[in-house]
Amino acid sequence: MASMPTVTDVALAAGVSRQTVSNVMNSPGIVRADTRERVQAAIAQLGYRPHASARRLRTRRSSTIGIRLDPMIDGISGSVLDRFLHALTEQADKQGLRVLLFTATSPEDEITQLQRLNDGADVDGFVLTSTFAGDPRTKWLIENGISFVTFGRPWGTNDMNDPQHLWVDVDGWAGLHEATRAAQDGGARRIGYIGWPSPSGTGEDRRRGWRDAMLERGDVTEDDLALLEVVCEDGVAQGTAAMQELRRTAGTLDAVLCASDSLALGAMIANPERVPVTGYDNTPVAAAIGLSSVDQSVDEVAAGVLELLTGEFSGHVQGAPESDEPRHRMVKPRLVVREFAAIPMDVPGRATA
Amino acid sequence: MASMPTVTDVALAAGVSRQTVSNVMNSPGIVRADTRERVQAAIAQLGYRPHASARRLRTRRSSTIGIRLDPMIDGISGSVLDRFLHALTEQADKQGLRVLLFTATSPEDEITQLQRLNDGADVDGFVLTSTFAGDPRTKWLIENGISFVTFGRPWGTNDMNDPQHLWVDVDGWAGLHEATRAAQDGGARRIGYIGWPSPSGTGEDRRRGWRDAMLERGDVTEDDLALLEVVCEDGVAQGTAAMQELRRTAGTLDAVLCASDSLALGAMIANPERVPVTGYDNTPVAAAIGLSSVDQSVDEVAAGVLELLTGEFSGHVQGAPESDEPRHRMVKPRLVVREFAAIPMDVPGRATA
DNA sequence: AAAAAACATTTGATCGATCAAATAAAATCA
DNA sequence: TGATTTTATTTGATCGATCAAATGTTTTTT
Repeated sequence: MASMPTVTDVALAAGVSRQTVSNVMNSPGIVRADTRERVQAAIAQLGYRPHASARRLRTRRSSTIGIRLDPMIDGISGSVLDRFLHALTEQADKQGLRVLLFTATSPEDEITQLQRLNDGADVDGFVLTSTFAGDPRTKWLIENGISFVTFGRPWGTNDMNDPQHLWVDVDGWAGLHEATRAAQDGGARRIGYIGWPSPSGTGEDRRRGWRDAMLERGDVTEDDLALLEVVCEDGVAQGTAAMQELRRTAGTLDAVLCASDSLALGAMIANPERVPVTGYDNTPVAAAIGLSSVDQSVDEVAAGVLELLTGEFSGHVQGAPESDEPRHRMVKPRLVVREFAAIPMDVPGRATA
Repeated sequence: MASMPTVTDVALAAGVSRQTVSNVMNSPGIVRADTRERVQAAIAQLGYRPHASARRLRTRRSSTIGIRLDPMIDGISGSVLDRFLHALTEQADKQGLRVLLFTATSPEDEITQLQRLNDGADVDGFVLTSTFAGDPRTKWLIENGISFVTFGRPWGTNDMNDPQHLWVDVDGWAGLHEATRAAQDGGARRIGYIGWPSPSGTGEDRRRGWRDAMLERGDVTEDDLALLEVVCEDGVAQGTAAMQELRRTAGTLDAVLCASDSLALGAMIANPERVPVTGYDNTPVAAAIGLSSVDQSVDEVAAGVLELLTGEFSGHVQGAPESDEPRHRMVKPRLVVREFAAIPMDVPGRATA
């Protein structure tokens, strides 16, 4: 296999100069139409492909974004990040961007990695996931003037409309609000909620979606609402325990909403009356079991992240021009309703004869 | 922020030439100890980081491996590939290799992507997953002399010991054999198996592990064995149906092994007698539910892939020197035994009072 | 002690592309 | 028509590192 042709080879074949070839690829507008066609023909004929590293060396940009691959802490919910990663890779590809992975063992280690990739001109910017209040990574990136966008709003100090950095997030409030409404429209009055303990920005956001929808409708009193809510850490076993408690405290239960699919799966297990359970994240498990779930629309999140990273702010807030362009994207999740009966709960009493 | 220092800056600071700095980084052995230390001190002091693209342009290698991110077809089992991806990224990092992602919509499209990344000198080689018999990708890569290793042995035509390409795989036979032995050692005699229909190299491999272990022990006859086996497509619902059938045909059942965690989860649902069920892949779901499962040791697979990719064959078989070095790695999975009782199967009859 | 060999370091060229500035060609104006 | 602007294309320099070969040092050999 002969070595790859270069711009010079193409230029020679098309009877033009190197730079014209370069222009055809980068600013086709300034090249006369007939010249352009001639060059494009030569490119096609020789099978020319630009050498990515050479271009990066000269332009000082890599057309690559870095993202940390999390060590699946919670395996079930972790799949949201995987889906996001897939969507991001796919859409980045369409814009000529590449996605480079890295791993880290701690936020501090992650900063070391960020620095390494940035200094080595390996990436133009980063996408941060699983951010938390007082995250040292965002602080470091801002201080060093590096482009980045987070998947997850800055919980805590910042005003949402004047953030220190660009972000995209999913509106958990709207998701739970919609799920509650859907249950109510289906005739449910007493709708329970299994959520996470404080402090959890995400958890509180989702919880309020349920709470607000319940109070708006006015089917239950505030006091009653307290009995319809159980708080526990995330996990299947925890969900089962929470469901058992809910059935004890709540009295009648027409439906149950959960802050995650893990909890929902757990709740399902202690659910002999087949009370409709709705989860969050629309993970494969929910699909397999036939649980309704709130889907995070990772495609829209990925699109938003790329827009902010390559758009007007190009990944920065500091030093960016005055602009009315919003500095974040709030993505509305969508409720996926499933037929609950999909899971044949076989029990001793009715075991196959 | 001042622009990054270059080799020349370091050379100036250390009072040596560019090349010596380069040598300190790439062949430290040929630099005298005291010079080396002086250079290293300058590197540390200036915070020098080599410019990855410049290096790649000159050396004509990218220190990057490409891997396609699959569009999670089967969400549950898909997590094995995610874990593999994580392990690969982590270990590649330690060797100074980066992992670049890409997506594709079909094997043909994937070939286009492979070509693009290879021609653009973006990657040195590829890791292929989810290979199948007659895979056009392996054919294309071999024809074009591009480095690659597959996760998955070449099912079908090739002799395992004289393959056309390098591969790493997990020994499904050994996994099921061990799982069967473990059940037998626990006193089980009649051990059922829920597997996949032919033709499936992987499925047949696992099935034989169970079959061989059963016959070796001689607790059941060949005829009996046929009654202990059910075949169905992968999926939770399918697993449930298969379990119901197994309970009908098998008579007594001391344990059930499944070809996947999806099937195992399904089997669990139709399992009022709490017959021990073992899955395959050790997915988060298995962990959450408390199922025993065969773990694919993705760390070892990742290590094997990198060894083959960077080792003696450097990702090629064709044109490689005669060598006794094995051209594949067969990784032994390990059985993860879990307490079955972890899942509180609440049923109407014994619902909380 | 001079010659040869081994080791250590430096210099100039190069990888493939794009930038910035210079030149050539075409279009517009006086 | 000749001067001026606009548009199209080319040339030389450069990004930051490593290669190949040359030069300078030290060690070994005879």
